[in-house]
Amino acid sequence: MFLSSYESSVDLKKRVSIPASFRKALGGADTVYLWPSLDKPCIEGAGQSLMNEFEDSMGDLDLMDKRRFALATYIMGEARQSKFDEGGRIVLDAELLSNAGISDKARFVGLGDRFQIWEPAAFEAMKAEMRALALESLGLLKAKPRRPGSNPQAAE
Amino acid sequence: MFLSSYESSVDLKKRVSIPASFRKALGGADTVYLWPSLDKPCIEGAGQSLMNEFEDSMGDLDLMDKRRFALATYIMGEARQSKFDEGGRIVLDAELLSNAGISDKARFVGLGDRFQIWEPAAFEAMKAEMRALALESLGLLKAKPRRPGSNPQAAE
DNA sequence: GGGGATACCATGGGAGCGTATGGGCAACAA
DNA sequence: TTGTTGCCCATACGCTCCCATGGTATCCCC
Repeated sequence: MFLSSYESSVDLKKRVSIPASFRKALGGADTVYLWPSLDKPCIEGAGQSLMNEFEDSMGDLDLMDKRRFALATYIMGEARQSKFDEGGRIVLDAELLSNAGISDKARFVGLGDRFQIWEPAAFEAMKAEMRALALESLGLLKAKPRRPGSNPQAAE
Repeated sequence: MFLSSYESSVDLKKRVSIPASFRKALGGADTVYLWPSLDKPCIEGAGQSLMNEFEDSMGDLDLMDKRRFALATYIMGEARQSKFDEGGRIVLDAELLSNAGISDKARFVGLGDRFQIWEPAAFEAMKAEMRALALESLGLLKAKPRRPGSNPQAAE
C-alpha cells in the first residue's frame, strides 16, 4: 500500500528517487507505471496490479463502446512503464514534468493503491482546498458498520 | 483496546516509548500507523485493523468520487507506518511533532480503536474546553421539553 | 510485614546499513 | 559532433537496529 508523502529532488538529468517505502509497496518489481493525471495537474503512478485492474475493468465494457476507447486512449495510451535504476530512481520525461509543473522538487503522495507526484506548492494548495471536503467525508468512514469477516480481536 | 493516558518523554532523536499497554493492544504487531489529526493539534495513531477499515471504506466510494480523493489524500497521504524498536519506541518525524506542538513531552491518550498523542499543556487545555462544553450541553438537555413522539423508556 | 530478588519498562547512546543524490562513461540517435 | 539515455560507481547523511543502564512495581520468601 502506498502510504505517506515524501519530497525528493529532481536532478539535472530529470531523475527522481522513488521513496524506498513505495518501492517496497511494489513488492520487488523494478518497474512503475506513470501517466499524467486526467483531472489534476500531477503525475499518477502505480504498480502492475492496478494496471491489471484497469485492463480487467475495461474488458467489461463493450468492444466498440466509445467510453472504452476514451479510457484506453487516456490510460493505456498515456501510461509509460519506467524501470528504476539500482539507486531506485526513474527518469521523468518532459511531458510528465510540464503537465505537473514540476521543475526541481517533487512531492510523492501515497493514495493506497496508487500514488501521485506533485509540484510541492501545487500540492499544498490542492490540499488546503480539499480540507473541508475531507472533514465532511470523515463521517462516511465512521458510519461503516463492522463487517462479519473483520477481526475485532486484532484491535485489542 | 487503547485505554487510559500516559505521559512519556521525547528524546534527542525524537523517539518516544509507546505505553506498554498500548503495545499489548496492538496484539503482537510491531508497527503502528500515525497521522496528524485532521481537526485537532495532535497526532493520531492506530493499528493495522483500523487502517484496513479505512481502506475498505474508501473502496466503497466511486473511483472518481471527490470525497474518496479527499480522504485518500488526507488519510493515506498523511499516515506513516512506524515500526517500534525492541524497547517499544517509535520515531516521530518533524512534521508530526510540529503539527502537534510537541517538543520534549508527549501525552498518549487512549480512545478505544485509536489513540492520540498531545503536547501535555495543549491536552489539558482541550480537556478543560471539552468540560465546559459538556456542562453547557447538559444544561441544554435538561431544558429540552419531552417530545410527544419520543419513548420515555429509552431515555431512562 | 519487611526485605530482597526479579521482571518489566522507560530512556540513553553507538554502530552499521540503507537511502538519497551527485557524477562519470558508454551506447545510440539526431 | 552534440545531446540524450541507460548503466555503473562514489559518498554522505540519516535512520534503524542493537546493547546498556537506571528506575519501578510486583512477587515471593523469610
